[in-house]
Amino acid sequence: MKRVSLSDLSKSLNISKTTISFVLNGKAKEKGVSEETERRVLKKVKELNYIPNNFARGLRTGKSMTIGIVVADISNPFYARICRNIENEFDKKGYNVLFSSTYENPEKERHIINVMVERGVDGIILSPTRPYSSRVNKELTSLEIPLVFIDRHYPTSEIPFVVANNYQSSYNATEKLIEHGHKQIAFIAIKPTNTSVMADRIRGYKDALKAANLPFRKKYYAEFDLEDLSKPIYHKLDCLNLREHSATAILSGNNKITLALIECFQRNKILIPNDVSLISFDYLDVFSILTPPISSIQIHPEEIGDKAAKMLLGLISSSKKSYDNLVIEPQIHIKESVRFLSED
Amino acid sequence: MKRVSLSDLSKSLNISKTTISFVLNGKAKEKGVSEETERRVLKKVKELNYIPNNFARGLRTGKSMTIGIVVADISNPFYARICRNIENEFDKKGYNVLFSSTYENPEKERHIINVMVERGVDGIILSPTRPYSSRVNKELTSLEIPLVFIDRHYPTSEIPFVVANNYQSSYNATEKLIEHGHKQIAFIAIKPTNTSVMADRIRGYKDALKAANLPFRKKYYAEFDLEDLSKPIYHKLDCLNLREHSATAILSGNNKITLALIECFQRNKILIPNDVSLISFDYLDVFSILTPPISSIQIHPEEIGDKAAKMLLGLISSSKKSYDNLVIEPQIHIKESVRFLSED
DNA sequence: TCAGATAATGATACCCTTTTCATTTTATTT
DNA sequence: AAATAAAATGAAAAGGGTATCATTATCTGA
Repeated sequence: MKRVSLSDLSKSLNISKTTISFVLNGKAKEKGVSEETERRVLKKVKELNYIPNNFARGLRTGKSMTIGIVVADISNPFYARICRNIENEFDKKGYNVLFSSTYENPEKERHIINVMVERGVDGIILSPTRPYSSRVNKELTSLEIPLVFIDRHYPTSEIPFVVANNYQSSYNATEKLIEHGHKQIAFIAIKPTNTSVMADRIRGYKDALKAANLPFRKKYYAEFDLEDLSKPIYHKLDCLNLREHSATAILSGNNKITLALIECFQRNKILIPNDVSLISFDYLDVFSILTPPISSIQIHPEEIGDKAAKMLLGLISSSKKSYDNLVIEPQIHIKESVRFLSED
Repeated sequence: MKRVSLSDLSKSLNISKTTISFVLNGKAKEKGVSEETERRVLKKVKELNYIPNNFARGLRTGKSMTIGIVVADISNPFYARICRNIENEFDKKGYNVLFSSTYENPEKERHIINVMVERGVDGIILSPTRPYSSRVNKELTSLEIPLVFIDRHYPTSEIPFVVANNYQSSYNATEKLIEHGHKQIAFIAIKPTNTSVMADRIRGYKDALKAANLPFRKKYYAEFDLEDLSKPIYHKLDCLNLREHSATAILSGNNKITLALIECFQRNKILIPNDVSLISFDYLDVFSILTPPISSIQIHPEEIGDKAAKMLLGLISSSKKSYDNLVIEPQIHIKESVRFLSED
């Protein structure tokens, strides 16, 4: 059963395709189509269950009414919640949303973007996995379609972005730990560490140490790969000498690693906050029901999603390339997982 | 800067669009295009940065190389993980994936599906929010495009599905509680309760009670709306008389409600498993690091995603409407959140 | 050397909608 | 009644690929 086309409709009604098209696109009034004609068209459309062919329309108009979202991993709740809100916003305006995950693979990122451009998306929201380089930046700006960065960004690029203030919140959190009397503060980073997010968090941590005249020590710094968290984590953590109270506090680079840390601590009878204080980036609901509740630096992905969607919509409709970048201030919640360290 | 078209390429090379098309679609050998010509074409394509117009292609072929995923809420990790694997699978085959959330709104579900069909998707993977009705079923089967249900399904429909065995796992979990000596077992359901998932879980619970000659009591049964969990939960839980040990065990209808329950228990000094034993549907990573670790019924969303993707790919390519439905057996993990109840 | 086969390439219709511009019909003015 | 303006509708091109069928160039064998 072939789909009904405009021509079929036209023949069946003895009304030109032009007129029908006007009616269907809400231009009846504007183009002076009589009400009588409009009624007849609308009735027949229902009757024959006419569905416009999107390819023909897109071919003619050049607009796909589709945008693309590219993130590291859609199954990461942080990105999933961003995506939820982006889709929500675009759905309201009649847009559809394509998504794809890069899994931190630069080659995949390039490929996905090419495919999406091929698909004729009207814009892309991207959390880049590739570190900044003039080549990549040029590649992205030369796409000729609106692009908005989320979560991660290229500070020196003209590509607009919606990100959290990772530097400042990392700085503040570290400061908080210092205020609690901690001097041996460890930072657990997640690879790749050359994304703006992780780089800023590391920088904030280091700068806060420096501001307090505390040295940055390699033995208080560890990097993990999210993909193989299970095995090497305790081994590496061993370096932190938590048992011997060498590091007295940890700033954890993201929520997944935090959960892995906690599990590791439980297995090795390391107590929070007695043996070590803990603040985690990226709040999770469960942080508040763990014993003890985990301190965290909360970034609302919903806000990022909303703002990014609105920004992209603006870029698509206005065709101006202006960029009012947004830097969202995370909230720091200090809970029982951080304790005051008495001087000795 | 207008995009380069096939015609441009054709003129610039003095080679017909046909031949170029063959080369670009990997039919060079098959159609007997000389290697020399193929090389020239490929070189020029790179040089001019030719990107095929997807609308034109879709218009001609009728294939969009795009599929749609429709779930209740992409920000629900369960669905996000399903989506991840579906996208992964389709990406390999050159497909793109549209997604949208229904938020359990039947009207939205209908709308999304219509839009996707308009967009010309080659297939849809759907977790239906609408309960079975012959009208809805007919509406879906008359779409004329391959459709696969995930998570939820219509048992009597011919629409193929990949779901978990919710009935059996609910039955078994209830049985486990009974084996541990529990006789007052509560079930916490999530609205809407007329999805196959929740209905099956409730049915399994009831049947297991019956099989053990235990009565189903309304006071041991509660329904919650995921959207407004915070307020009414303790109020409703009060009915379970947990403090007075009226209900000695709870089977929780999904992971979100479980977290809310635990928080509520903490706030009201109700201890697991001393005051009440707990088994939750839908395993979460954090269940194992909570004190005590929470028993759970684990369904691997990855498996559902993989299988559903392969099923839909099969339906798309083979055009046969056969359906080898898949029912996945969840794993039940009994942890310290369930205790033996001594007879008195 | 030429018929016949095979290899290589091209002309063109088609997919369906939007949009420009032209045309026909009806209303208004003088 | 004629001229002009306004309202309503239609013809046809354009958009960029794919696929059918036709055609030309090259090769084979007798």
